[in-house]
Amino acid sequence: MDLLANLNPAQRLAVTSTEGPVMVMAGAGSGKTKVLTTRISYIIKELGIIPSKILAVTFTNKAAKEMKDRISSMLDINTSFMWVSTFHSFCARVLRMEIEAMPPYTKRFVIIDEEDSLKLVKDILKECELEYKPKEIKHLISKNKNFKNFSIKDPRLLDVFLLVNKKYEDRCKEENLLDFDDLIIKTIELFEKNPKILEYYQNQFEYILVDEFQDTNALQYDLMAMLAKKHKNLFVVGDDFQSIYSFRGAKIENINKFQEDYKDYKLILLEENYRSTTQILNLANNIIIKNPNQIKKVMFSNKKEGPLPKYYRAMSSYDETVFVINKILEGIRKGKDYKDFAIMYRANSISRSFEDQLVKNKIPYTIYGGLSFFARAEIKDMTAYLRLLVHKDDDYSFKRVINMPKRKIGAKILDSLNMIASEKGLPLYDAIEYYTGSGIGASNLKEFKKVLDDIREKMEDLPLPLILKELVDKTGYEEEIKKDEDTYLDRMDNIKEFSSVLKETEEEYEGITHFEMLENLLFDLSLRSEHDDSKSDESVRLTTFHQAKGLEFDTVFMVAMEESIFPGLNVESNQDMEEERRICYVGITRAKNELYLTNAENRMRFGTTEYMVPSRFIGEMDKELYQNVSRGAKTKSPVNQGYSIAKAKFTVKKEEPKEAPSVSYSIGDKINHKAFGDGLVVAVSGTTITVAFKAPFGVKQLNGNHPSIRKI
DNA sequence: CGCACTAGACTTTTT
DNA sequence: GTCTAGTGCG
Repeated sequence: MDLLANLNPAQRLAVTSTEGPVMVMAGAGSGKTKVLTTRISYIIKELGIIPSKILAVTFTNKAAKEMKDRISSMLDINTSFMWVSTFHSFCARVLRMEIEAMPPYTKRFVIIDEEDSLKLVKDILKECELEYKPKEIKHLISKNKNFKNFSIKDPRLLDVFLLVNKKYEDRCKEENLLDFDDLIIKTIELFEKNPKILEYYQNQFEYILVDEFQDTNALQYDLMAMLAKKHKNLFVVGDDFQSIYSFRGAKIENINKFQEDYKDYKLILLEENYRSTTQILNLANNIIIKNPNQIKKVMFSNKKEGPLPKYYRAMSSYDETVFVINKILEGIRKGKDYKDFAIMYRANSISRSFEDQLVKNKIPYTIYGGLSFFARAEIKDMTAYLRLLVHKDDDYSFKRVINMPKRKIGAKILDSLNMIASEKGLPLYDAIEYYTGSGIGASNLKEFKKVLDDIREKMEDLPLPLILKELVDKTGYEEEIKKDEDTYLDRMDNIKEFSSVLKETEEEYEGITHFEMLENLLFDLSLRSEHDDSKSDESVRLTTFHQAKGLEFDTVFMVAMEESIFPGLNVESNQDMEEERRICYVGITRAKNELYLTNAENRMRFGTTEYMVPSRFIGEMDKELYQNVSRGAKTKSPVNQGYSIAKAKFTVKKEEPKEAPSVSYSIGDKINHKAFGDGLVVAVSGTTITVAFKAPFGVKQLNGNHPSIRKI
């Protein structure tokens, strides 16, 4: 099969420009994943490079998995061993092999998630009798790791930070723990301190590919730059319009940095959109050009025509949900599936009113958010049990489960256990043997060890799911969670789900011992999130704009488009506002065929009903690009009014009075310019038209009456 | 140690 | 308004 057969010229160029630094600006729906996977396949098949010499990093497990799946179907090879992974699991994999070059860490290190890490901070604050908010300090610790120019002004806070930060590091070293940030940092540190190791990996990775480049932070950039230093075959794909994670340290500036660091880089723009209708793209282009600082490209639709996006301003948030649900039911009647619909919002709190209404109408829905599967308490408990089963010296896991279920093992017993452990140089688990106290706690302690020892003994004879079952039964875990009737069934469901993960693991790793299977599985379990997408197969999706990135739906509802929600209240700078606008762009570009923008005049917030002003983003959109279907819309348009709420620090440019241009243009028109070639009209204001030209010209504001322009 | 009450949050969070 | 985490008392 010809790999390049189904690619457009720009995509083909991106696939075949294998040597040297390349940056691809890939707009929404432009076939970015296709380019990435085809490029990898091309390097393997056409250049004859062995797969393990290629490194591809993404941000989500889902993206990594999708890439692997696509490559394996393109080339019919086993991709499970390939270096296609998230930044974090790439680092975990390297560290697993190399971390012992940085004692006292050992290759059995445990990756702790946000919750564990926060708990560690809490413990430290308590120990030091400091009355600070754990979340705040945790945030500082993380910021210090991720932001290079990090500083704290308040000297008291600085002292606290320095102390807690030090203790945090010490504790991590003591207990062999790495948090998410550490994975990246320690890998960089490893490479900096051990040039030989770095050199090994530089040689290893002849070709490096980075997905979602606009979301990389300074450290991730450095890490990739380090690795690419030898071969310089660094290929980055991103979309500056979809940079919406700056609060997580993502640096849109990395795009400029790349251009400066690799002067001979090749820039490729993917501007053809295969996802959305012209009408939806027009709206998307129309909103994103309001960001003055990042006009680089505009998406050209390749697809069919569709209905105009619709705007509905409801009387109340209830009314808004009814509108949305009715549109969904209407669509279903026309033959659409539940999974064709997505309700998107800026903040999770908006989902509730929609959930209620969906339940009432018996519409199946899935909502992502809250805890990911592997972050749930019962899953983390089971994971800790399994860890303790394979590694008796995992004191961290020991402490997690020793009183789960409750075994009446209090501080006293734990203290003396600690004593014994440090005296004899044993892990806490083995110290139980030498514990001599009596009482209910003491006998529970012995029982705890006996149960685990028993299970460990017959581990190789039991299928993995049965090992889990034994744990749930024999430790008394199920009985414990039964006490809370409300959550019992949910939790057992989750454990069953986990059981099927174990089953999959067993099938995946045939031919090794159960012990080794568990060891492999447990290693980076904390880096996994939702493992299963099948639930959402037949349901309406409720999601934040952030979580929707990378997804597409036939019909999208962007709801609660109200000032103070979207854009939110905490928008302080122009940069922040531009990011909000990009979020809006991401939302719009999720839609393939139909798009609804809705908001409500009255919404319950913080206990009271508030009057809500329509989002400025609605006002910024040219009116002919959407249809206002609000009640009474014809007589009085509620949009395009000025914004006067006190909190709004930004004023939208007042529309200049429109004079009729002698040649009239409308958005979506294709024009030709003598100097810039063919372009697409993305906005019209009086005689001034805003036109997007193909690279390298970009978006320009022009006088529509100028003789060098003609309609085509 | 466990439950009941209260204070605080109420933006996004790929790992 | 409503959920959660944390505390304080029995």
